[in-house]
Amino acid sequence: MRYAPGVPMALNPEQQQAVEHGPGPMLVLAGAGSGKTTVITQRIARLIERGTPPRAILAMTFTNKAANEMLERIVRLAGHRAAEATIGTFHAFGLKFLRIESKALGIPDGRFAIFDQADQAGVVREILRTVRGAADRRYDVWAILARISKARNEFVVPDAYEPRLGDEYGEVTKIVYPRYMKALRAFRAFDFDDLVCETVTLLESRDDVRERWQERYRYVLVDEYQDTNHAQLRLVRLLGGGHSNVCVVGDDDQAIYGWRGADVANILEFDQHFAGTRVVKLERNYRSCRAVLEVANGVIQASEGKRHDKRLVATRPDGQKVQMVVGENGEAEAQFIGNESRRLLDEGLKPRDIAVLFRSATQAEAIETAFKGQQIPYRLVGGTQFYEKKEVKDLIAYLRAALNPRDDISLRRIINYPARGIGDVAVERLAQHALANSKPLSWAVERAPTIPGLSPHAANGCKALHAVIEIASRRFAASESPCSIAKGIVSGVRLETDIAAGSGSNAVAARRKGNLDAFLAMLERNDDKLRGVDALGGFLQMMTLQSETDSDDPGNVATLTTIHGSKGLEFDTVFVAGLEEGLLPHARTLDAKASDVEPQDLGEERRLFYVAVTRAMNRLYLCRARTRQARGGPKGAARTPSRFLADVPPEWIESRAVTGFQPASMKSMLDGLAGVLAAIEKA
DNA sequence: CGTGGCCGGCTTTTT
DNA sequence: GCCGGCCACG
Repeated sequence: MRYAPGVPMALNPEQQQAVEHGPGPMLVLAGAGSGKTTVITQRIARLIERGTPPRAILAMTFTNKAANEMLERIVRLAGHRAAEATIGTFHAFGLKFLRIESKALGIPDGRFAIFDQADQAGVVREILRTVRGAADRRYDVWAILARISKARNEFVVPDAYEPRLGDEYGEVTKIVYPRYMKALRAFRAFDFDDLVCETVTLLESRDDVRERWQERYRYVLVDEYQDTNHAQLRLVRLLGGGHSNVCVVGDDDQAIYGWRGADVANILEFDQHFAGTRVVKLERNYRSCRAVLEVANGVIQASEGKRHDKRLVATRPDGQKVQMVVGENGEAEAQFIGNESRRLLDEGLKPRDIAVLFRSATQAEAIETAFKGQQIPYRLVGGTQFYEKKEVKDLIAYLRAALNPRDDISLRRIINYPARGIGDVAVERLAQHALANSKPLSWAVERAPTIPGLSPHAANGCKALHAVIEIASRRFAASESPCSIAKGIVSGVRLETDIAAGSGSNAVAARRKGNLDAFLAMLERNDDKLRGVDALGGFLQMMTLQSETDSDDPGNVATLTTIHGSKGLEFDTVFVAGLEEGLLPHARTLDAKASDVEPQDLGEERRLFYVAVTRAMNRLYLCRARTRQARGGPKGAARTPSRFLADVPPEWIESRAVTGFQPASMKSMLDGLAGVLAAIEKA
């Protein structure tokens, strides 16, 4: 017996308590599938019904998808004016806040860029080039960025940063961190961490600002609270500090973002941060049949770390036993998932009821092949985001450069793309010249002909680049159609010609051009809304925080996603792929590299498995391969089953082995037959 | 000095 | 199978 999302159902007593709770702090410990979203949305609706103005409500989530869904459901429950509530991710809230308060930050017009990871990496790379002795050592910029991010979220300022003893990357970080912060400010850019940390800093340092925002938001709600980090905790405390009407919802068993600085202690010790907290536990599971639930309970009860004591209670029938499937190799595993899905679809299951979950995005490819083979429509969540695709980022870099003359990183990205004769030496010279005059790179590009030592060839290139950007910039200022301006850039620099030439195959070129067109189409759809520098700038800021899959309705298709990406979702049928040591738990967790920030947490891997299992409503398949070709390794390397499978209660399990069968290839057919024979012999 | 071709290492997870 | 870095050529 399941409730349809958004349709009021009879609440159980605990849910009722959480929904009806009045002022004062509350912690809702909501087990997987216990109706958490229902509670949070109904609670907001109830607050509005009782007279709280929607604009006095702030609800923060971790993903845009969760935010969108929450908004949709609240509007359905409480009517259209509910849309005035502030509902979004922590980062989206930070962006909104910083735009409004930008005057206090010294950016009166609110024009700043948001740097994603690729941009951040660019900044660090650039800094490393100038650090003596670092240029030749090929440092992993991600490792440095991870350390900077960790320090910042704990509010360790550059001067106070002290690396752990023997942490070589920490030593480099000590040098890079202060320069990184200076560079961001010089570029008028904020990174993801800034959106939260700068918000906190401003709220802490300015009493008037803090009071204003505290006054505005009389109720603060946080979803997935177990995944908050220190900075986010500070933000919640600041905003809720005045009235303590803070309601957080979460499940410590589903804490899977420790690697990003999330601290489970936040949810374990919530009542220490907010005195007089009421705790409500939701342990009745409405999602999964009992077989799935028993497996989930077995897995999570075996965990060793500290956790809130709770156990999911089944409300649904036993259902079908959980299928434990061993493929002869990775292809066989993927083919099984494809074949079984096809069988279920033929029995009447809808594609959207199926999800395949894996630890790492690299596992998706094999599954994609199998689904294509079975003609099953699917969407791949995660992996490279739309706006991160090179061709899209290139065009965005042109737009950003035209909007923000101080955005050196965007300018560097396109300064010689497509090639226009400005090589590394010329770029260095331009950068030196700009630095010597304390001006941004664009200033040097503009006056290239006057810069000594710059070849006429390079100066010519600068002239061409400057012309394109200047035209775009003027047209933006004149509020012309952003889509036509973007198209002007594309043709002005012959981007499509370069895409055609630079892609290995026609298929790749077509795909890239398709992405570019999709971006232009997106601009066109919003053309009138995006006219003018501020509107387009705001759009680009938001877009950096969005992923492709947040907005589009996927339609009736199966879902392939990482386990991280599956959090908060549910599916009738779930395949978990790659349940092997090295994949889940991931090898990186088993033996850490020198570049890792801190020792990895096996408990988090277990919780990942738990999250994966609890996505399933009716059918769950736990899949692995007996052998698998590791990256560049030997073909038939034997694999060890994931240690977590040992905690799965056997009475709820049914096992089977499968071999690959590819009619297309004689060899694999023979291999498959051999496997079948071997299996028969064994039995 | 710039470009294009070739080689090697690789993102675990995401706002 | 892809991006960033290195080398030889124009």
